[in-house]
Parts: sequence; C-alpha cells; structure tokens
Amino acid sequence: MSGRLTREAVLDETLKLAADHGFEAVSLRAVARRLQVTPMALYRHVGDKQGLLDGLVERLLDELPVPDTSMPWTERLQALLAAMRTLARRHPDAFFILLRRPATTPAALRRRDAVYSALADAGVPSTSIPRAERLLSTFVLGFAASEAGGRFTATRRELDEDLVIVGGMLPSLIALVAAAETTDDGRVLQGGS
Amino acid sequence: MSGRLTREAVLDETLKLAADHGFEAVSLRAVARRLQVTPMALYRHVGDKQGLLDGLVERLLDELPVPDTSMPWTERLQALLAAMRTLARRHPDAFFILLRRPATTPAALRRRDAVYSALADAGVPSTSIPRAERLLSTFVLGFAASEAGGRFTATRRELDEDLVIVGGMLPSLIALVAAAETTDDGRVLQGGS
DNA sequence: ACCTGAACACCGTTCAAGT
DNA sequence: ACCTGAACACCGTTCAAGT
Repeated sequence: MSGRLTREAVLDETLKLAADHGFEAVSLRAVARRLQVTPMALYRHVGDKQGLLDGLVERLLDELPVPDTSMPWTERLQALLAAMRTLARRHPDAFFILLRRPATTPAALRRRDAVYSALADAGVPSTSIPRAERLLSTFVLGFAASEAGGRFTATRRELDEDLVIVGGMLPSLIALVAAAETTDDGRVLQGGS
Repeated sequence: MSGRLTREAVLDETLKLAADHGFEAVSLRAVARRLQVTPMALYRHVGDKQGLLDGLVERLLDELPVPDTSMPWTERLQALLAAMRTLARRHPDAFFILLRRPATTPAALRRRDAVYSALADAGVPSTSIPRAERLLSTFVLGFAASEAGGRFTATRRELDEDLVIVGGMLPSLIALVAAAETTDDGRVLQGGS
C-alpha cells in the first residue's frame, strides 16, 4: 500500500486484478496503474511479463491443498485432481501457463512430490514413478485446460463422471504403466506412419 | 496476389507468416501488411482475431493424414497420435488453440470421426465411444501441448517411449473405460475433498 | 459489397535520467 | 537501489467515409 514496492505487493495486486477482471486483463501496465506506479517500476520485482505470470501461477498453486500423507494413496491422488479442477474453474487460463512451464517453482515441486509419494505408496517401482507422474499430470492438465478453455461439449455431469471413472481406473492404470516399464527391454519403436 | 481479397488468400498468407516467424507473430496487422492491405480489410473475410486463428488451425488440421479405415484400429489410433505430434513440433501453439475450441470445424470433425470408427472397430459399445474419445483426445492434446510448450523436462527419447507405452496400453485402456461404463449404475460420486 | 483513413484505447520494453 | 518520463514499435477494433 505505502512505502516501498515489493514483489509480494506486486503479486498481491496481480491476484486481485485477476480475480476482478480475469486472467486476460493482467498486464504490467494495469498492475502498475492499480499500484499507482509506473510500469517500469515492476521490472525490478517480477522481471518481465512472463515473470509476472509465473509469479501469479505460483501463488495460485500455493492455494491448492496438498493432501495429508496419512490418507490412502488413491484418495490423495483424487484430492489433488479435485483441487486442480477447482482451480481450473476459478482461473481457467492458469492451466495454459502450467502447460508451458516445467514444474520448477517450490509450490509446483511440492505438488509433484505429493504425487510421487502417492505413487510410491501404490507400489510403483521407483524407476517408473517419473513416467507415471508425467502421464498422469498430462491427463490432468489436459482435462483441466480442456474444460476451462471450453473444448468439451459434454455436460458438467458427464465430465464429473469422466473423472469418477478415471479415478476408479487409477489402480489398473498404474499397474499397466509399471508392467509396461518392466517388460520394456530398451528397444524403442518409432511410430512410423 | 492480385485482384480481390478472399478468405483463402488471407489464410494462405497467415500460414506463410506462421511458418516464417512463428505463431506468436500472427496478427491482423502483420497479415494485412504482407497482403498490402489495411488491417480492417481482413474483418470481412475472417471475422476478428479469433476467427483468423481458428481458420489457421483448421488449415493445419487439414494437413494431418487421416488413416485409411482398412488398417487395424490400433495402427489407426497410433497413426493419428503420431500425426498430432508431428504437428505439435511444427506448430507448437496450435494446440493451445485446440484446447480452447470444441471440434466443430470440418477438419476437426473428420479427425474425431476417424477416432470414433477406430473405437467402434475396437469393440467399444456405442454408448461409451464419446467418453473414450474424450479421454483419449484429452491425453493426446495434453501431451502434445506439454511437449510443444516446454513443460516436460524428460528427454526426447523418454517421451518417445511414453507414447510407445501408451500405444501398447490402448487395448487395456479402452477395455477399462468400456467396463467402467457398464458397471456404472448412474450414481455419481462427488470428489468431496 | 468491399476497402480505406483516421482514431481510440491499449500493449511490452528500452534507455536515459532523477533521487 | 529504486523509481520516473519519454519514447519506440507495436496491438485489436470501431466508425465514418470512399468507390
């Protein structure tokens, strides 16, 4: 509010702007206007436009509950999935940024580690865990982005059911990935067609 | 080139611009400049900015080979997957648009129908086909967008292997979706956590 | 019907300058 | 170290006018 500008203050105001007028209204100039500061003042604190968006997404991920490790692994994964979907509804465009950036920020890593530990508890061999997480997060991000972006023509009820079905399939899916991995002898087929 | 402006000429030039300077260089003004025309002249032919992008994506989808129905269904699905991935490499940003728009254009519908018929040949009951296609395309678009957008930290080789594994899992996956559907008695669980 | 000209209300970013 | 002012090179879109 008063005194010196900080990275925190910039991201707080960015979050408010996104909540008020949506993600697409986020611009360096608009944030600067709300802070009563010149656009160039922001560069020192968040870098450039991409830095501002990264900071915003990091804040949103921080709001996601990370399920307690005392819960069964299936419930933990389903809780993470539900949390992502809630986020997708409130901030649809956040997922398009997540699809463009590797999980390197603290909040993203915490979330990924939660998936890793759930997969370990599910009995996935450690060598298969990164692959299983990659395939899982690809589906989850793709689903959230599709729903938020308006790609699906199905009803909300059908989409809810999609996730219930996928949730129920999780143990089988994970077993399939683990099995494929151990079967694989190192030769990689090229999808030549 | 000469004579009157047409929708085709506008999209041709847009495609060239995207090929030369990338998707993010596509703007109404830039396309108009190349056509030696005022920006406003484009509105009559492609609508607004979103219309221009939709037209561009439609053109790109049209380039994708649609596998012959004489091939086994597994190969057809894998061919579609490989084609999408090739597109992802040449035009990474196209997928972020596909994630935002329902498949309503002719080229998109042709591609979706190819998946439908492959799933039918796979023995998926007709009531389950839309769901199976939805889940499959969610994964495929999510994977292509993740790879193109730079989300993955895995090597190209590991990602190739991911798709080989998923390709090999297809029959089991499809069986799982079909089974879940018939088991379901209509009650939808809410992921309440 | 189809295209132009001028204008409006924005963008991100650089660079030199102030304190 | 931190912020400002002015400028550069862009955007999408509307509206009235020309042919």
